[in-house]
Order: sequence, then C-alpha cells, then structure tokens
Amino acid sequence: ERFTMDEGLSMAVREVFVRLYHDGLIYQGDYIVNWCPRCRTAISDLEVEYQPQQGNLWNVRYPMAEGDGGIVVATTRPETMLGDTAVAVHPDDERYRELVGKEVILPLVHRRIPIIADDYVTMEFGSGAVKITPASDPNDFAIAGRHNLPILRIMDDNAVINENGGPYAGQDRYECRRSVVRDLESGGFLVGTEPYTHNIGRCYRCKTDIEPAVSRQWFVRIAPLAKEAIAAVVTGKTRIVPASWEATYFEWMNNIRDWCISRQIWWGHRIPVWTCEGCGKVIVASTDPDACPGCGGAKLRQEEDVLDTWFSSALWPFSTLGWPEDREALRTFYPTSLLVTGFDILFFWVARMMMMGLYVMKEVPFRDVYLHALVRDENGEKMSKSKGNSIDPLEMMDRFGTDAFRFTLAAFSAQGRDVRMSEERIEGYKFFINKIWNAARFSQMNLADYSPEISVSSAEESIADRWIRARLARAASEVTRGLDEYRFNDASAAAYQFVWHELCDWYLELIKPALYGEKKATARRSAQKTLFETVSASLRLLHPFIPFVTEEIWQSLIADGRSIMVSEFPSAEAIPTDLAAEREMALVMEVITRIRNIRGEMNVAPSLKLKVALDSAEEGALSTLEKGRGYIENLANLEALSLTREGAERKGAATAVAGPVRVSVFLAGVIDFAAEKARLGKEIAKIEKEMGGVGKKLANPDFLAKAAEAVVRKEQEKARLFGDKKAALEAALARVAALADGG
RNA sequence: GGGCGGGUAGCUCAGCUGGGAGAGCGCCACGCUUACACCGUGGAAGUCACAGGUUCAAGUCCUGUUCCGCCUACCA
Repeated sequence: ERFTMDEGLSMAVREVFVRLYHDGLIYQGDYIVNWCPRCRTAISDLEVEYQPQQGNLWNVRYPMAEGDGGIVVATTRPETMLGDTAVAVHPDDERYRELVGKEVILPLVHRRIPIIADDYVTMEFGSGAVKITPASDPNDFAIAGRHNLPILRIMDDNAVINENGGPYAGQDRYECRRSVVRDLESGGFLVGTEPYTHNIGRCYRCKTDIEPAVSRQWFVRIAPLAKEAIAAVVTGKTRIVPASWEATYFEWMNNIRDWCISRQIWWGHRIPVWTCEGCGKVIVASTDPDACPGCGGAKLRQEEDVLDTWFSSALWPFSTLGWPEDREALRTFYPTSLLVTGFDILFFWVARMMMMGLYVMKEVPFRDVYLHALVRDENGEKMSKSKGNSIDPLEMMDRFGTDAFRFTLAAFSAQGRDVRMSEERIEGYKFFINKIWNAARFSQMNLADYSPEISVSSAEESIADRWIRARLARAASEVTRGLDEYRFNDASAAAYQFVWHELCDWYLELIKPALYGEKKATARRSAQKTLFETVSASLRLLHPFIPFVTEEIWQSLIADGRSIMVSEFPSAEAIPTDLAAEREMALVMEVITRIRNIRGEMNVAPSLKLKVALDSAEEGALSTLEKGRGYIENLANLEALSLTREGAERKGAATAVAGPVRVSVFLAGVIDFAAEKARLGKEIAKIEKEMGGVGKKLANPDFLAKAAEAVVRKEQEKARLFGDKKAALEAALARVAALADGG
C-alpha cells in the first residue's frame, strides 16, 4: 500500500485535532507557560533545562495599608513585584493570623494588595510570607485561580517591562531588577540580601532564561485521556518492561497537567482553526474551509500557531498505517506487539501514544514496551551532541565490525541499568566473530563432500554427536527464553557460551579424528551431519545478534538459496534431549581436564605423550570411559590408556579424581615428588573447604528438619562425593610423601 | 527536597522467583598441535560497601548507615 507519509500524517493530525475539539478536550485559554523571550514561543515543561545559578534572596518589607507595621517577603526576582497582586501566608501560621484579609501597600507602585492564606506556603522558609505574582510564576498563577486574584502582566513577549510597570516601563527584565533593588533600598523597603543558589530554567534551544508568562495557548484536557492510559497498564493490556518503570509512569500520569500543544514557531502542523472575519465564527475542520458556514463570508483567518511536534508523534502507531483511512495494514498491525525505546522518552512519546491510541483507536497501540538501557560514555555521563562525548557508532563499526558492535549492545543490555560503552568489550566480541568465522572455515573444509541428504542412523552417532545435539537444545532453549523475556544479555551470553566453549572448544576437537583420521566412513558421515546441523542451528541462533556474518556464512556453507532471515529459528523442543550423552560426556571431559591439569601443574611439555591409568569401582563409569577412549587419548595426548576395575598401586604417577574415577598419570622418571605433594595438598585443601560447608549443614538438626527434602538429599550426595574424592587424594598424598621421603 | 538505580575478582559487569560465588578483559605458566596466536591448555585472584534483623540457610528478603550515579521538583 502506498501513501505519502506527509499527506497521511497531516490528515491524521487534523482529524485527531478536530475530534478532540468536538469532544471538548481541546480548549484555548490564558495560561502560564514557559515563554522564551528570544524564540518568542512557548515551550513545554519538559523542554526546559534547569541549571543552578548563584543569585540573591532579597527580603522586602511591604508596609501595611492601615496602621503601622508590615510584612516581609523574600524573592529571587524582585522585578516581578511590579506584578504582585497579593501576599500569601500559611493558614496555620500564628504569626500572621490576624493579618489575613488585611492589605499591604506594594512599594514603588503604591498599589493595595491583600494578604491571603494558602497552604502552598511553607511556614519554615524565609519569613513565611510569599509575594504572589500570578503572571510570572506558575504556582502564583494557580493561587490566583484559587483566590480570584487579578493577573497583571508586567512584561511583553520580549521580556521588556510594559506600561503596567509604571516608571520601569521599557526596561529589560534584568535592567529592571537592578532599578527595583536600588529603589527598594533607597526607599527603605529592603531589609536584607543574602546570596542564594537556585535553579534557573533555560530554553533548550537558545539557552535564554525562560520567563513564565501568561499567554493565550491551546491545550489538550489530558486527564480523561490519561485515565485510560493508566488503566491500560494497570490491567496489563500494555506491559512496561522492566516493570520498575511502571511506577514512574503512574507517578507522571497521575500528576499530569494539561498539555500545551500550541507553538509559536515557523515549522509544524498549523492548527486547523479558522476565524471568520465577517461574523467572528470559529471553524474547526480537517479540510480547509472555503467559506464561513455561518455568514458565508470568504474572509477566513487561520490560527497562526502550530502544533507541538509530539502531537503528531503521538499518532505514530496508527498514522503510519494509513489512518484515518481504513487500510489493511492498519487492521493487521494495530496494535503492534512491541515498542522498543529509551526511557528518556517514556513521557514525551510512549505515554502520549498510549493516550492517543486509546482515544482514537479504542485500543492500546502496543502490547509490550521494552525500555532499553541508555548508553553512556566511559565516565557514565549521558552522551549528547552538545557535550560532544558521543561515541560514534559508525566509527566503532569501522574499527570492530558492525556485528561485533551489535553483539556488544545486546550483551550490555541487562535490564534496569545504564551501560557504559567500552571499547575493550567490543574488541572481545570482535574476537568472538572471528572465532565463528574460523569455525565456519573449519566446517567448510570438512564438509566439502557432504550432502544434507545423506542419512545416518542413530546407531552410527557417536557420544560426541549426541552430546553436542543435547547441548544445542539447551542453548536454543536459553537463547529463546532470553529473547522472549527481553533479557538480551542472557540470550547473547547463552549463544556465546555454547558456540565458543562447547561447539568450538570441545565438539570440533572431539570429531577431528573422525573427520580426518583413518576412522570408519560411518563415523565420518555422522560427524559431518552433526557438524552441519549444529553449525546451521548455531548460525540461526546467532543471527538476531550478528546478522551480517551469519548471513555470509549461511550463504556459502548452508546455501539453500534463501536468506537466513527466513529460515526457521531453532526450537529446543524439536531437538531430543539426551541426558545419558550429557552425563557420559561430562565424565569423559572431566577426565581429560584432570589429565591436562596435571600436565600443566607438573610442567609436563604438551608435546610429551603420556601413559594414563583410569581406575574405578563403578562398572558404568568404566564402560563410559571405554566408549570415550578415543576422545581421551586424543585430547589429553596419550600414548597409552588403561582402564581397570581395581584400584591398583600406581607408582610414579600423579593422581587426580574425576567423579568415581581415579586418574593416574605416569610420570616415571620425570615426576617431581615435591611438586606433586604440593599439588595434592592444594586439591585436598580445596575439597576440605567445600566439605566444611556441607558438613556444617548436615550436622545441623534444624537443617535436616526444615530444609526441603531435595536440598537435603543433594547435600548428602555432595558429602559422599567429596568424602570419596578426599580419601583418594589423601591416599595418593601418603604414597607420594613416602616416596618423596625415601628419595 | 522527592524518587529511582548502584557499590560482587585488578578493570567492566552478570547473578530471575533465597540453598554449590560467575563471565569478559587483564594477570601468571606452557604451547605457532593441519579452523583460529583475534588462538589453545592449565592456573592465581573476591570479608559479594558497612551494621543489624528475618530464616535451618542471605550476594539474593527487611531495617538502618555510608559512598556513587541518574531522574525529578514550586520552598518564594
């Protein structure tokens, strides 16, 4: 479906405005807004930048109109006193109780203004009395509304004092401040001045101090709309993830103020309101009227203000789908399933889309809102163009690769936290991409003669083949879960862990003999098939994180002529679990690791082929090891491996324990008894530390009585395993000690 | 002032519903073994900010203290 965005958006904006207007949700009114005297436009509360600024707190005495005495007020902006229309105190303030209702004389302009009581006033601050300037302060404006006070504008749109300022007319606001302070002082009204730091609001664009000012603006009566948007989140029609942001959302929505939507700027959607110059009739229409429907006059004047850009942004979920026309795209894709955005525009944009979506479409615009982390610079500061501390993503992509950068963002995106971008981390993932590339090369080299049609019976599959398939199923399940729950760091970590540390570190090494040894053709075929399928699935798992490299490899290696984008995402359910293979490989792998550990710790050259004996009292363990014999011999670099049932004396051997298996590495002639003694001692100490915790738990009757049964059983099993291991290590230590002592 | 988040290995950080302290980088030792030295194998390293409490059990829950960060605000 084709329609131009600009036209569609304009239509939608006008249509929504008209509907709101006719529902009584848009009004024009005099209201105090943040006015930028330089841009000569109102800006929204959210666009004001606050900065602490050093100023003064001037204490000024206003004399009573009748009799003696007076009341002291404090102000940071003495020039605004010209527009004061009251002095307010707290209703509970004993000091001023009898003054409420009386009048004071406003110095310099000699106007009588009343003393009123309003609980906005903080008794503890200053003198406890506040001057009220409705036209120059939002709070004062609100108080004026409550007490029917006159609103007196003393400045024009350029923040220059107007005729209401009497002798100060024509002065700029800051020039006027100096004049007023000088005159208050000479008139004896200034009772004190103290330095004071407070926040000054500035225009986000031109950095000019904003001037709260009363002016005629257009507003959306927002409370009814907010009510619906709040309900949508309360009832779960829309979920905010992470949920911690819901509180912030509610806080803001419950205290929302009417939305000032008019802007006095040059660019934007012009407000679709016309006034007939003949009869004064106001016309609100979604298409330009030719003549006044009241008097027929053709002299119509359109409102000059334009709409806040967020007004049209709020319509995005449906205006982009062709609304107000009833298009198929709109019916299909509204509401969308997910909005991904930054929390910094939760209010600007998300909440407003919610309100407008519910108002116009009678349905939430999206089911889930995922608020991602904000990327900060390495000092934790928010990146911004004005600060110049932005990390240029294009530069990062040039240096480390687009996929590496993208994977880094996923890996960093733990929920509820901001991230500090780190080049080291990106580099680490660049290495990961490289690893994948090399694994693909390995696969390509060994799959040249492979065809996916080749069938392999399950009987031909090796333990390694079965094992990697089972591990793949787990990885697929973890990645899927991470993505489903918007835990992208968990998802990316699961993929990373599987591909590097299981597929590359173990599986590729395990099958090398089958691939290019003199093994049977069946073993080779099975390894090839499993390799092909595992790499294929891995690429698909990784594709959401690293689209470019996976597509490239997919095309050259898997090559079914279609993009990896339209391939099926691996499903854990489709891959059979294989606990037996996982358990058996775990033992084989541990034995290999134990042998390597001895090699490393005893400083035996990696090139030296070793003789190893494995003893176990468990028949099952021995048969597993027999099945894994080839893997052990190859990956531990052995020249001989014997498996025996009885734990015979192993002279001149270094010892380790892998589950129910005693590992003896023969180091005849090269064994360093002192080193072996130290190594065993270290192992035993480690075991003892673990046994300590377990033993303490099992000795505690409360633990046995109150802990879950499964937990207790687990601890008991652990105690047994640790006990066995310790005994075996201690026996080895005693033997080595004897040999060492004997020379 | 209010709200929120955080203080876990040298660094950057994971640790969801309380039950074996983890990863990456860095560091140490050995190794260019025919995918990869952007690599491999092995190793060292933490009073989980502090103090209480709940619990058989606390990095994980509660209270307080402290330090850091972010957001927000109308004490003139």
